[in-house]
Amino acid sequence: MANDPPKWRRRKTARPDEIIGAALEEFADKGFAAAKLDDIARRAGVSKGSLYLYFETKEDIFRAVARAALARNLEAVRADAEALDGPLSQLAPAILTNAVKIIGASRLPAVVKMVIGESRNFPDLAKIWHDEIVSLAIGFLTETIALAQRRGEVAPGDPRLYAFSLVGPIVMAVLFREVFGGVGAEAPDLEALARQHAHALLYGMLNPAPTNASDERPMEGKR
Amino acid sequence: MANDPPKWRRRKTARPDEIIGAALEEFADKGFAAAKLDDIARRAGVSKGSLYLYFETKEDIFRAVARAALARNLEAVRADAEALDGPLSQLAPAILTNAVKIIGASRLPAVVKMVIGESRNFPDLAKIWHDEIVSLAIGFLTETIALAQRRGEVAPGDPRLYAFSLVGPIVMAVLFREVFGGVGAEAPDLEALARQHAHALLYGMLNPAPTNASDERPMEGKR
Amino acid sequence: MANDPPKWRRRKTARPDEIIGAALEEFADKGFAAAKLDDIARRAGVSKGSLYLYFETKEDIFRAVARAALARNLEAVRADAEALDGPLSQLAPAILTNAVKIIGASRLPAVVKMVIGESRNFPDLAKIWHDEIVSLAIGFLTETIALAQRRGEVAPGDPRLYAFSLVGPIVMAVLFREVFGGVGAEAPDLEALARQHAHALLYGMLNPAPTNASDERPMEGKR
Amino acid sequence: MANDPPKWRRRKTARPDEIIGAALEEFADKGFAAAKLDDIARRAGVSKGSLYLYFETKEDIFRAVARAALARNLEAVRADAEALDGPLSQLAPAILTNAVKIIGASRLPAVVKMVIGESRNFPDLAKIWHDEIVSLAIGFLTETIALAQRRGEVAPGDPRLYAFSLVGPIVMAVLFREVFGGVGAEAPDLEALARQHAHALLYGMLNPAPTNASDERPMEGKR
DNA sequence: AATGAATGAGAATTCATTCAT
DNA sequence: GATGAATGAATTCTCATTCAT
Repeated sequence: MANDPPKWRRRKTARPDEIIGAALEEFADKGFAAAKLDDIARRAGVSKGSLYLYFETKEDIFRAVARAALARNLEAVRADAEALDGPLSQLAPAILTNAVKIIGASRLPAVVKMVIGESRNFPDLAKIWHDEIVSLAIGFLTETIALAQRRGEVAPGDPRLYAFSLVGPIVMAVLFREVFGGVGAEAPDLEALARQHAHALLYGMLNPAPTNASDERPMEGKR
Repeated sequence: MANDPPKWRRRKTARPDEIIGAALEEFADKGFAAAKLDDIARRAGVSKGSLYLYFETKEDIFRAVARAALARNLEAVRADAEALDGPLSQLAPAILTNAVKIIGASRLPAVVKMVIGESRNFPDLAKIWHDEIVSLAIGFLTETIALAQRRGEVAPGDPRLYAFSLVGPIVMAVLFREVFGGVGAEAPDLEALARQHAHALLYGMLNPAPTNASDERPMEGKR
Repeated sequence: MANDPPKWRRRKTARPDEIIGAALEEFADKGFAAAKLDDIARRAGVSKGSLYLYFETKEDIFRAVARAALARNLEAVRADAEALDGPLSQLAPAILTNAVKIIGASRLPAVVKMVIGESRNFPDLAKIWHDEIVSLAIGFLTETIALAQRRGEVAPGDPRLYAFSLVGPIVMAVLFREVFGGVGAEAPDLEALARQHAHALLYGMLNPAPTNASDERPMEGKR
Repeated sequence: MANDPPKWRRRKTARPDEIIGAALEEFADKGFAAAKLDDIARRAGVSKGSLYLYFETKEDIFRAVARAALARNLEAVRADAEALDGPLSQLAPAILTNAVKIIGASRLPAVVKMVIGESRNFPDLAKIWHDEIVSLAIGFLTETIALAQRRGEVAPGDPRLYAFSLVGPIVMAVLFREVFGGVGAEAPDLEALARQHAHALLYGMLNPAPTNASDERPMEGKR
């Protein structure tokens, strides 16, 4: 892809992507309404009028940005996820760690922030994001957990809620960084969180207390 | 004449709250930029000009809304939280369940969505929210967990990350409902999630299967 | 007038004048459009609504201010002017010096500035000012000069233009002070100007030059 | 296609001047505050939005108008003035006559009126006008007169006050025409005034009547 | 008479979108 | 395709005026 005939007309093909990239930054920074087409054009290195050669409206650009972020990351995540196999005790940490690595390096959090903020104004986008990302991801996790339950690995409980249990802290931390990163807040280290949370959720954050045998996990006695 | 019960008298005192209420709805619905002062005024039952008797600018109204949501819920949550005592195994479910009850019934999620979306445009608000809510809440949990650790209840690990582990799924679910509620997504039941998540995180979601001992608790020894 | 029954109901009568005084300051400072009724009311120590007990509109207040300045100063100037008598060589310095004393101590220059600035928007005011002040004053001077001409005191020439010659520098200096007083300009001393100008205009600012007999005042040769 | 004489092509260069011209008329007519951007745009033959392609704010347009009037006339007046030479008896009439010709044909009086009316609201403009026009012009005259004094042509006295004596009547007459021209006042003929005033100020408006010697030149001896 | 909360018409300013070149 | 000057609808904010008390 980066190898094709390198000179001959690359510009024209690249333009929309450059615009989307520039728009992502502006939208992420200012939000949909406050981002100015002028700035997007300037950042993309094209004229304001040229935007309209590739997109119909400002909303259109926004949609393209949201979809692009989706497309770029979907592959990676799904590939990773489906390649994995084995007991949940190994899958869960692996999934979280991988996800955190991919997400942490991408602009996905910024786009998530955008989608959250504008969900009411772009119901179609919200729907796409739900149907093609969130629902899929949660569905995949739910399935995986349900499977592990059937294998007897996982304690009884709603597997979909378990899925929220698993990824919620990551989602929260990612948003925390995105929202409060600019005001001097100390964002948690994503990878450390992924590791510790996976372990805690799998095995419990409590120490096995021998004397608490009555109402809590009976026995364990290692410590 | 000055004594009769005045039919509907000017309500200099009540007005600001009515305006804030109306503004909350509009902002939550449309976002800051897309909300029109005209609509806020109409919804509040006052004229556009009257808005400016109580607030300097549109931004001011936004700030007031964010602060009001904060003020209203802060009491309740803090009171509940600090009233509780006991082992973390009892505290954690109680805290989550209470929080979910209060938050689920309030407009806080809508305000959170707003703050997320506009954090870059209102750094002062982001800072206030961080300093006066998020940081406080996480700090309180972190302290509580660290205390439990010192009592030997909780396994080793960063107590702040544990705090994220504890509330992350709730935050995510609340946002999920707020963002995708309008597009036909089935939002998880908050109370069920609170219950199941608290239990899973405390005791682990894995079954303590003797046969799985080999591969499932590999790091246990290190800690 | 200031001696009448001093306590009993003075407020009500004084109000309009207090308002006019306050309005004068505001109008002089900001101009008609930029002056706010709120500020006028505050400065006058009454409520905004009360302004409408005494005046119909903002324009009305403006008119009242312009007329009041007129009324207050007209007496003084006319009295002085008509009391004087004698040759123009004595009249002219006396008139200028008196005028300068009265005007310099009054707010008249500020009102003149107002009237100049708003003449197009208040043609009726411009007309009143012209008919009742400017035209009268110039007419009086013109008459006085014409009389002196008929007595042989004054060289041939249009007496109305002589009137402009006489008062123009004073008018200019008064405006200079009003307009540039705020930007660190050194305004000329009005009384000194009145004295020197009267003398120069009456007797000429040139030294009589003996050698220049052809076109200039013959004789003087001091230097 | 790109070669044909373009019918009316965009005139990025000409536009600002067209706008300034239109704005001058509106501002001169209505004053700063009462002039509407809508009207300026309409008069300039552009849309309201286009104004903002060339100027930041309404104030900016005002400043540009004031500066333009200044720039246009400054050359002419200064060129004339500095080209002249000779005894003050010849200079003074020449300067006044020239100035009156240039000013009478220009829109300068209208701009002067504006600057007078808005001096408090635009201190920067007032300062510029003072520093770059009024102060310069008066300074030039003062210098010229002082020079003539040193040559023995002019009687003792403050040369700066003499400068006011010289131009004051012109300034007053110009303003008179500007302010009262619309209300049927008969404005003095500027050129006639320039001629007569120059002569009167130079040689005195009094007849050198031998019989009047006693009371008419009382201070002569002192100087 | 007096107040000041409430009003709403009006103005400046912004910015997505168009279109002649 | 590309440009950027031009547009004008839309929005915030101001302030003279009204009116219930």
